[in-house]
Amino acid sequence: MSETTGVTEGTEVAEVTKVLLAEDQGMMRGALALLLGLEDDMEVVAQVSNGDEILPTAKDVRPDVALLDIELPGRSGLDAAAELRGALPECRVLILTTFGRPGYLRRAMEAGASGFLVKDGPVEELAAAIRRVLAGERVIDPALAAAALSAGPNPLTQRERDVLAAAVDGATVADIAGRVHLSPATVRNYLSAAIGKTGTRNRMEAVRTARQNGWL
Amino acid sequence: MSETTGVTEGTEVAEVTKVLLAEDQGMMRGALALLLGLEDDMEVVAQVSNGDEILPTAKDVRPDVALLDIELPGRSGLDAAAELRGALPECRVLILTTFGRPGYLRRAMEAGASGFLVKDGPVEELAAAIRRVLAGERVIDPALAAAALSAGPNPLTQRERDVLAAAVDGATVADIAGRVHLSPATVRNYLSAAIGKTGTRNRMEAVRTARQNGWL
DNA sequence: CGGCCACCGGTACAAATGTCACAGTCACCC
DNA sequence: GGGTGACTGTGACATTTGTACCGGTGGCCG
Repeated sequence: MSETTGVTEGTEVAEVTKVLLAEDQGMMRGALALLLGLEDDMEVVAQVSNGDEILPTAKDVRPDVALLDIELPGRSGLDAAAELRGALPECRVLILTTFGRPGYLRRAMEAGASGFLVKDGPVEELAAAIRRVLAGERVIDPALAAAALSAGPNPLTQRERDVLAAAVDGATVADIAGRVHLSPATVRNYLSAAIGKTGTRNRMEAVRTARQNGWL
Repeated sequence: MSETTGVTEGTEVAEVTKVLLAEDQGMMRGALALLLGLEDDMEVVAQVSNGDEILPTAKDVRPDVALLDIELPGRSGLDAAAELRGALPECRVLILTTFGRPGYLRRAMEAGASGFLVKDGPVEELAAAIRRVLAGERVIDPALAAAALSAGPNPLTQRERDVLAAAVDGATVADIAGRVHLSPATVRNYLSAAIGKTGTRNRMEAVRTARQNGWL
């Protein structure tokens, strides 16, 4: 528990940057934590696997950087990022995700994230990105940024997103209507609108391209 | 190259176990490699990100253990495992996958894998599993094994799988027919059969449960 | 050989899906 | 106050999808 690891003097140590790690896949989480622990100027002070735990534990441990996955059980890393910016403005947020979806990047920036990393790319990038973010820089893959700009903003309305999200698993119109508390006819209208806006031919294609762009 | 690491006598040296690592996600691959490198009785002698590279590089470096992801660009880790068993019988195969699908486990065992790990669960499990596999043990999560047994074998025929796989992205019957070179009527028959066998209500639900069980 | 099953196709029908036109409410902004 | 757009709903219509039943081929096995 007690942490006097070799440091004998120096009133305030404050050399290591404290990192909070939010990632649901156990092996990935463990490996990243171990990897960051090897850097002698960093320390993983908290690991969570659920999006709902991010804010509470962050308030507790007061990290310098929060490394957040997007797809998490509980609330998404993007939502957590926005909350975190409000509650701990001095804490930098670095999004780490599997998919470089344009809409994700856009939402991450709107949520006040300082950086956006994809899980491809070499591991060395990670520690480097943390240091750059800490120095006040923004870390974004240029190619991804271009894609996000060219893709434009999310064309779907709130309801269209809701309905489309409820259709992902192959639910029927009646199912969706039940889940979203709407009339089946209205559901079909929204689906038709979403299909039109995405330029696709049926709801599953619409779901697919909406997903690909990070619009859900 | 030469390996006389402290051992003075003993005709066979063979202290470090050589590991081949196949994983498409760069950060995960790098982190795992680094992690295994920390173990002083292991060495990652090759890393590949494409399923097609597994067999050639394995023939080249002759690893003691191959750690294979299933979902890879190129051929799947399961297919590669089967080939590997044929070409290098002395090389143990350990499957490492995101999803603990019953059908995956079954196919892994049929392909001659010695172990099956999911990417949840702690990192310590990994090195431990490699050692156990090397000792001749089989490494399988008991709960997963039970699920695989209770789920039973894949009920879908080859053609049903083909057609269902061609339907994953929301393709129409005509699209599928084109891809698989079949009559639209035949495609609908196969789809109907797949829907019936999976106990679902439409093609997307059928795709979903077939995926979940590792039947694709 | 006869049975079984995978494979391939056709037809006809019922249900679900996608499209379109229309209509009302509400909020927001010029 | 009028315009705009999101939201909610209806009804009619064409298309697609899912089901049922039919037929034929070929391979494998008892």
